[in-house]
Amino acid sequence: MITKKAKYALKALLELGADYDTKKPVLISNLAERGRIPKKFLELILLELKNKGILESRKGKGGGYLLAKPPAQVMLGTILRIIDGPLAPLPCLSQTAYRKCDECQDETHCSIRAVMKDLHDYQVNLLDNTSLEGMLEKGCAVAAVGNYAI
Amino acid sequence: MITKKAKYALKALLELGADYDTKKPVLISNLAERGRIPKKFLELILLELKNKGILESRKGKGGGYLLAKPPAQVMLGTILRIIDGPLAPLPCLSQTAYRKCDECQDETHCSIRAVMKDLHDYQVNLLDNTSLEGMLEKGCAVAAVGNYAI
DNA sequence: TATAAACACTACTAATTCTATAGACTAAAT
DNA sequence: ATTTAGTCTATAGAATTAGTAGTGTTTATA
Repeated sequence: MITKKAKYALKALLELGADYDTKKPVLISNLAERGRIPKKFLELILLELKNKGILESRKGKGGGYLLAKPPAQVMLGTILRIIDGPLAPLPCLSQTAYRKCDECQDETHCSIRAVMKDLHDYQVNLLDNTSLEGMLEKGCAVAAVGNYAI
Repeated sequence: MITKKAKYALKALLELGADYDTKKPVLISNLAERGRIPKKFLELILLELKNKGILESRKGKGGGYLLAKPPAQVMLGTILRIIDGPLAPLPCLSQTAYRKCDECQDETHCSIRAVMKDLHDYQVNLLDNTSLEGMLEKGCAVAAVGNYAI
């Protein structure tokens, strides 16, 4: 399961992706309301995404958040790694955060690892090739549903 | 990431799978030692697997645990669901434990759900079609590695 | 240049899950 | 009887999750 935090992040990013062309910052309160996300919690999430270079922000009146890059260049995998940590089902499979499994002796012959590697490869390939734009194209902007009615 | 508990369960089951033909029960202590698993923790895990019908046990001298079914009929997906819960990355994708996402209005148009469904389908298909036997065939018995040398 | 609007940052907390450990109990074999 | 081995319940520390609170800092603009 992905965390609620990650889902909140994605919802907010999809909203920002949909608004990208306007080049205008969107208020946290706005994103929180549209996505039904606790505002204070969302603040933390957006701040983290900003510090990781995904978002830009402007303070003061007329401020808010915007995507730092076009939605086609923001990958789902990147976001999930930032918010939920490594994608790998086993530490010994992670490329971004490799760690030997505590009790494992021989990685190359581990049959658990073999199956999980199959899974992981598919997963990484999918998530690192799916952009916010791609998501916005199929299915409408998730977050928008329910606010702008049927 | 799968939990340590799940990895412990799989290691023990793979050992039991490898020993299946002997029809002789294997001691918890034995499994614990071979897999470098805390014994008391493993007890709980095996008990749970027994209560779910995956294992059989015998008490008293000459007792221990054995697979309740041939290794070819014990699926990885089944084990992971028992130990770690639903496989689905989103509650609204789980077939065994469906739950509407808290803030979601329209599942059918949710673009997060759409990507995750792709992932989930692949995952379920892989894990529900991989048996202990299948795992034992490729890669040697994981757990055995390191105990029976090279 | 005051002031209001927004984000930035730190700290705290409640609840849950993960990873165990302890100890008493029960059943089977000899 | 006694030993062997699984069964079951309770407890506990650490980590993670999902927030909340409150103060600080920056910017626009009246």
